Amino acid sequence: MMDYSFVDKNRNRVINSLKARGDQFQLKDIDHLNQKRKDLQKKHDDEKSKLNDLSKEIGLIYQNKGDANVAEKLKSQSTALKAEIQALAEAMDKVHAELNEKLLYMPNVLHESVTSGNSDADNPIVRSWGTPKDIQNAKDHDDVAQTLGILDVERSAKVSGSRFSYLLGWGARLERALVNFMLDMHQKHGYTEISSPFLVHKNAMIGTGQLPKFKEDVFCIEQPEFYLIPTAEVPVTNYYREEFLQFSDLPKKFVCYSPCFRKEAGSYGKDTKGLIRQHQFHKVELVQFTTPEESYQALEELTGHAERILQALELPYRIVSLCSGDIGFSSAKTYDIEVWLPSQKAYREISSCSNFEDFQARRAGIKFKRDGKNDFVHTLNGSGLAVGRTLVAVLENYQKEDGSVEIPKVLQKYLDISKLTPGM
RNA sequence: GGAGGAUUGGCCGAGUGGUUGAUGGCGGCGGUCUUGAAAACCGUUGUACCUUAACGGGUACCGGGGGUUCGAAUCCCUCAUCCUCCGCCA
Repeated sequence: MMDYSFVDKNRNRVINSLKARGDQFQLKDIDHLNQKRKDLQKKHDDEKSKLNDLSKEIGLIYQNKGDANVAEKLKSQSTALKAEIQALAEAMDKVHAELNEKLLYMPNVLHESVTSGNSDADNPIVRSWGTPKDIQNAKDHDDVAQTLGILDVERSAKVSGSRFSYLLGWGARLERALVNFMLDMHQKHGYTEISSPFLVHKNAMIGTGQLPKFKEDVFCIEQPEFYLIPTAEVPVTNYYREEFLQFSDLPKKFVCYSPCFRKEAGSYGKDTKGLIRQHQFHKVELVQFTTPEESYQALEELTGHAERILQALELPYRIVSLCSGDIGFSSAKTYDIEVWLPSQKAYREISSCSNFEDFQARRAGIKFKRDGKNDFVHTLNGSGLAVGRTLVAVLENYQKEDGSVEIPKVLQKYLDISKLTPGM
């Protein structure tokens, strides 16, 4: 969590950032709790020190075969003191827990380059790549896939309900080809491939910031309690939780392919057709652990690594920088990559690349040593890319009038075909 | 799921109630010696919080939580993880 000392030291930045986000977090609540905690701890520590001295004294009397009566007297003093200490400890723990619980709801401090705005409409466009093709009567990916017979959302509705899907035959193979292509490419970018757990403990979800604030968005199973990962960011970032890394080991870069599970609560009626918004989708995720000095350069690089996938697939896209009103709770700065979808004549999010600075590292306890000093690492992640949405973009951008779909060149060696045609 | 064994500082490994944050070794850092390096020798070497202008002082931490006791790494309970054997399973 944002620890109190950080808030105290960066008070002006924190206040400005909360204001820009439009966040209702109240600093005076934590100020009050922290003062209370300090006072209680001081008292507790002083009393405990007295008790420790008494115990030592008693020990010495026994060792030196001293006066047992004196020892007994000291013992009863200790017993009285102990009750006091117990009460202080309980009060202190309670206040501390309250403070920490509150701090978990405090969003990250925004980077100075984040522009102010209220919604995604205010996100500045950073750059664009490629020229959208003018496709006459472009069909949406759902139609394209149905025509090819590679997507079945009727049977998934029967089995799992809405927002699930089956991919069949070449559809399933195309998805797998995309995954392999992405993993291979990021391997070349210097990321270590990692295969992670898909069920995690609550603490891991707190570490990366999904909990406690966004409980409604994630799937939870009880007995035993587990959370289904909404992104591989969770198991991969938490890989180093409560650890010290060596300065010489940084940066650490991981790429992880995983399913992602999201409730998509509050998005009823949005993107109901096809593969755009699913309860379960697949994603290749990039995660980096860096020093504080390097994290913004790393964000540019990581975003570039995600872009290279779209460039290789020859899919037009643009980059937007999320404004203060649109950026996520845990992030200090985020670039969204949006791919062109001919059927919608619009750019749609396909990747989100963020620098969390030390926000997640503080929550998860990930530090590094440099010259004998300890500091929190910076964590970053970005989709490289969302596989389902990439499939959507390929189907839509490579569709032909006869209902066939060309296979992007870089995927052909993974599939041994150059074209998908209806009925094949 | 059942039965045993284990969990100590960066690593290895002592330590079964009393000034123990914890013997020793390795590693790391600093120094002596050396033209330099190695070896040898000497010293040093955890984290978090409170307090102090600072030097420093205090509290907590020996897998997690709870208990017994004036006092717990050490005794008791409980949970977790790992290892071995059995069962089951991909």
